[in-house]
Amino acid sequence: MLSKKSRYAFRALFALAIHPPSAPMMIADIAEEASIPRKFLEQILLDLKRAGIVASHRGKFGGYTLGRSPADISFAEIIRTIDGPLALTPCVSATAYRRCDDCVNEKTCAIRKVLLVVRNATADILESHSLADALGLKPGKPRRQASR
Amino acid sequence: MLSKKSRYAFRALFALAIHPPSAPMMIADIAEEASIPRKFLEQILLDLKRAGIVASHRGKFGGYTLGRSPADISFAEIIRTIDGPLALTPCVSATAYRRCDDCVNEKTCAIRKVLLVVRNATADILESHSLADALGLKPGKPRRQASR
DNA sequence: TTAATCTCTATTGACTCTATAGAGATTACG
DNA sequence: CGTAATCTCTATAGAGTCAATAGAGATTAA
Repeated sequence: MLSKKSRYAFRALFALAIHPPSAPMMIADIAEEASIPRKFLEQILLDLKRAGIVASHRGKFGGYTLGRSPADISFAEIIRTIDGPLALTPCVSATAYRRCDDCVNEKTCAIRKVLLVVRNATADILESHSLADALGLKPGKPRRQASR
Repeated sequence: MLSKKSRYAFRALFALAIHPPSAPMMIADIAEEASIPRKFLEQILLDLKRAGIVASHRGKFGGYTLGRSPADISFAEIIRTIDGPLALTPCVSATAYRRCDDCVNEKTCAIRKVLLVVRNATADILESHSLADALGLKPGKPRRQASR
């Protein structure tokens, strides 16, 4: 299951992606627009910031902007940042591999074989969908942060 | 993440599938063979029994057997029985559909569109892999299911 | 200097996960 | 019948996670 926190993150990012990039967007405005408890949203935005998905500016007239073009922010990255690895077990995770504690033989594990296929299919899909795709934005954005 | 309970369920079912079907297998033996805490395994087997995946016989010389041919028990069913729906949100679940509490418009939800693709891919994979596949069993002793 | 804003850490209540406990129901068999 | 062996059911406990809230701290523009 996707956590509520991840769903909030998506909604917050949608709001940011739609917002005119000329000025940053304040936490309070994102919270209201996306119906997210404000203090909870603060934590989410911090997580997204540490991952480079959003950028912030402090002080008066501060706020948040996307850290990159919406076309460069994938569903996979958002979910990984908030909820952790996509894989159903650590032993099939590409980004957070870990041996299962009680695994007898990873090479022959019948569960692992199938879960690896699932992980790859999931990652393929989530990595190939970006914020821009989801919102039907034009792909023609400059590489760097939105000009104008 | 797959719960530990689900992984125990797989291991227990593997043990049952390999066990000679002439006699039922006792909880204690399954627990030892698959390294599962015995009392925890009892609960798991009850869940699997209620789902028809295993069958039990009580009293002296009782025990558990598979409820169907290993070829008729899919990974998807095992995971659904123990951990619940495969989908990442209730709104894309085929077996346990529910509207998201705070969804504004399900038809246009950009998150949902992608998660639906993920769910379908996941379900396809998990439904197409059976216990028999996983263990490399011959489709030898079909109870009812014809071979291909 | 001040007001506005993001940043950080702690805390809380509800819930879930893993595991254990023990009494109850059923069965085979002498 | 009586008994031992087995599955069945429900309760409980401890650790951890999730969602949300709180408040003090740091930074910035004017």
